[in-house]
Amino acid sequence: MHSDLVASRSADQKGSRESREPSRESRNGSSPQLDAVSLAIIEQLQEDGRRPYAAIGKAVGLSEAAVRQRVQKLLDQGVMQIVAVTDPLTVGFRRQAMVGVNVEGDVESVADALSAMSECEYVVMTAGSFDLMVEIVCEDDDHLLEVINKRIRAVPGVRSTESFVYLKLKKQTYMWGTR
Amino acid sequence: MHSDLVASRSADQKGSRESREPSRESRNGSSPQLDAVSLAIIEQLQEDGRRPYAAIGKAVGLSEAAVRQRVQKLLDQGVMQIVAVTDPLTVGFRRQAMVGVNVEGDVESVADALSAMSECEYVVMTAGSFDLMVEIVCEDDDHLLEVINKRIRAVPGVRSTESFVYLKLKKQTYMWGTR
DNA sequence: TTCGATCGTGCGGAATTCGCAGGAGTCGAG
DNA sequence: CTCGACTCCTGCGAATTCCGCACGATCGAA
Repeated sequence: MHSDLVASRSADQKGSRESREPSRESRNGSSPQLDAVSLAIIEQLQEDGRRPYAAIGKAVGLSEAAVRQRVQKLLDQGVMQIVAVTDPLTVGFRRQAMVGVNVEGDVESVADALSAMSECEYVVMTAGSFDLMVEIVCEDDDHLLEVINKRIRAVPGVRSTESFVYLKLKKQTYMWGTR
Repeated sequence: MHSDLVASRSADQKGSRESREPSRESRNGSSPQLDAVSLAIIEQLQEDGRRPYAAIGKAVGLSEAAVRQRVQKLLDQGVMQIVAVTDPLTVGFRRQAMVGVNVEGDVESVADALSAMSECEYVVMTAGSFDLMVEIVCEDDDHLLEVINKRIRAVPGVRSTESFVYLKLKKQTYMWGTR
């Protein structure tokens, strides 16, 4: 699938660049919007964030310098970031939970308050029976209890919460943009 | 804070290594269990996954080669991985949702089935009013609708679902293990 | 056409990564 | 205590990679 894109792309190199199929990448005005090559680069870096630029270049049909410039731009634009991710359990965080929150008043300000808490790994505003969903990472039960009952519920505007303690993490990928 | 750790650690270097406080990091069958230095290394790589080993070594008080060996081991052990993570919106996924699932029968087999779907980014078994929580990443509303109503509900054992469509992502970090 | 902006290439020099040998400390068995 | 196996760190060339820069090509707008 992607090999097609890459192949056609490298064949284009001397011809008219991006001559055809702007179909995917043009009809969207909002975000920077990436082309097939950048997508392929991201894909490479999702397999190994430290892969050398030259190797990526070989895979996507670009020179080392071109890959480097593209990666730098993607980083600067905030489209992607290259980071180490860990398994919370092996790093000493043994309790995780998803918390649904109902808010009265300004939802966004509550979201900001929760975002400021280091235990809140993930904060998202939602439509549905919760206004906010928050993922919490804690060291143990006491810690979790304190965060939910003392800290979150103390935030002005929080009407109620419902907790879902994690029993087992079955899947967790970082493969956005590679399908 | 960390300078303390690093300082005491490097002072140890010639003395009895790990002489005290083997409480956390010594014998442990289940998880590899990391010491303070590995934690510091991870912290460095969470800021920038491509940071040179020499720079990390300077920050944590180890030689370049030692950092390299530790990083390689952490990677091999699966304690961490260095990857590119992207903002779903800029990569063309404009609809996300958290879905709570209630199951009759074996929860784990349902979790496995959901994990097999590429649209399910995150699958976790929980305690509470949902048996499973699933994060879904889709291209548009049609795609989301299809995944929830056609695919997820079609899995044997799924009794009911409740969806929370994402309105706005407020926070998303990858800073596990750095607090 | 011409200017300006964007994007890719090639090329040295600096920096980094890599593999390996050697030294020091720990632990358990004899 | 002494030996041997292990683990972990260090130092050092050599290969590789990263980086900045100048130049050429394409494209849109004036």
